[in-house]
Amino acid sequence: MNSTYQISKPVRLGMEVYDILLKKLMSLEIQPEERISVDKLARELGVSQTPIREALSQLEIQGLVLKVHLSGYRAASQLTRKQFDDLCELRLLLEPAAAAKAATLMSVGELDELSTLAARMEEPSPSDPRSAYNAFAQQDARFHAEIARASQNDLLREIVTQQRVHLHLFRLRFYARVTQDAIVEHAAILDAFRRRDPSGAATAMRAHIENAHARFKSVYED
Amino acid sequence: MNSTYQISKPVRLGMEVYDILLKKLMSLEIQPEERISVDKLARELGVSQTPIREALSQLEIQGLVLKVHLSGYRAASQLTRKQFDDLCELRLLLEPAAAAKAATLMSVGELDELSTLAARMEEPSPSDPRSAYNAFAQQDARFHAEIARASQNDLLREIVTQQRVHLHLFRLRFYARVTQDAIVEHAAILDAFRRRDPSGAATAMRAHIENAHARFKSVYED
DNA sequence: TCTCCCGATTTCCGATCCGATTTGATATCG
DNA sequence: CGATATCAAATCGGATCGGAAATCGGGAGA
Repeated sequence: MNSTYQISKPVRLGMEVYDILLKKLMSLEIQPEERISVDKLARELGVSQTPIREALSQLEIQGLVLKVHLSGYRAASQLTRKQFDDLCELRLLLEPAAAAKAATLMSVGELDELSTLAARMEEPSPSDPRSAYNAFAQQDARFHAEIARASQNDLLREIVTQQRVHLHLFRLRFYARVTQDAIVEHAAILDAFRRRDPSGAATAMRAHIENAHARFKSVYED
Repeated sequence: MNSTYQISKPVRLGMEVYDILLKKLMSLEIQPEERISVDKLARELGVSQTPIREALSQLEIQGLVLKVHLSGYRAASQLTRKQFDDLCELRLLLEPAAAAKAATLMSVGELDELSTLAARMEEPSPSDPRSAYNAFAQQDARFHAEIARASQNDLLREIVTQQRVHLHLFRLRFYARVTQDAIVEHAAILDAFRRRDPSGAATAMRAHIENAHARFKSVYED
């Protein structure tokens, strides 16, 4: 009834904990394989164990933490070579198709938004490589998420954004090299969108993913 | 130390509840949109609320139940036309590719197993259409799951099997029509596997999915 | 007859508690 | 000295409890 005053909405403590943990995991504040104690976290955050469990239960299904019965939770380990390849293969099945659909379905406004995102990624980055990567990663995630959304297939969008989290954690190890290459490849995708060229968009997206794959292949060869 | 006697392993009550709820949802014992009360279930199953919450939390992420804050859980509603189309589109991206990989990677043993599954689906079904569909659905799910597994991409397999649950719930409305058509299409897929023909397998899988889509399209037109 | 309001009941969310099991460090033995 | 047994502390899974919000039903008023 009252539009000016905020109605005090009850918070979902479990969700808050989820967000906090997700940030900690994404920023490596909680390292891979690190043990995560439920009651330690409960004391730390000043809440009871119940919402902690709820959050961890959700993170487990997303593959970000691993539960061992009667032993506790651990942050997931880094992607193995096999898992990384599987992820790339999956992306090659989904994202080029999403890009192709997006090329025809995307509105002018969405295209503008995407262009803005790409432009922002070209801006000179802070000298600190860590925060430079953080800025990049956030834009990059949105870039891909927007394309997935423009495909107008909600299921596709969900899966793409979901899997991207793992990719982020993987890249976090090598944030120095990633940014520059991605920028020119994003430009190619945008060009295809501007031309309303589905197969061109798919091809550009495919190249983008395959290059990313190739860039990190060396990592596993030692 | 003792290999003959089973070591009494502590059970994960939460998992048990999860399995029970999954069965109830898949068999429509819990109907779409039906409210699911945590402490009612707790009394019913003779356990506390804690494992119930854990199970429901997992089901929520799989999209099988829906949580409204401070209001409770509800079984998910039937797929809308849009969601159904999205699901089909996703399957067309994933399963033909999985079939193509499977055609080259599948071992002879796995191929035999798949043939057995397909053969079992051709057996005369019980006269009761309901249990006939149940038998069919179980084999059908395994058929697709085995193909996804043979693709040797764990991520792909997970997503395919995951999404299949929703398809099952959808089809449950119309179990009469489904079975017969699927059998001959499965045979076509198997033929391609026997010929070790990736693109043939992909094509057959694609046709299978598109036919399934077409068969149910009429449902939404009234 | 329909709508609105109000109270009782249901039910959820989060907190706390407890028995059972793992973990890890120390002590003991070969 | 290394491996195994032992024991204490940490921690999990599940049970129980209390406050708060939503739902449901009945009754009053238009």
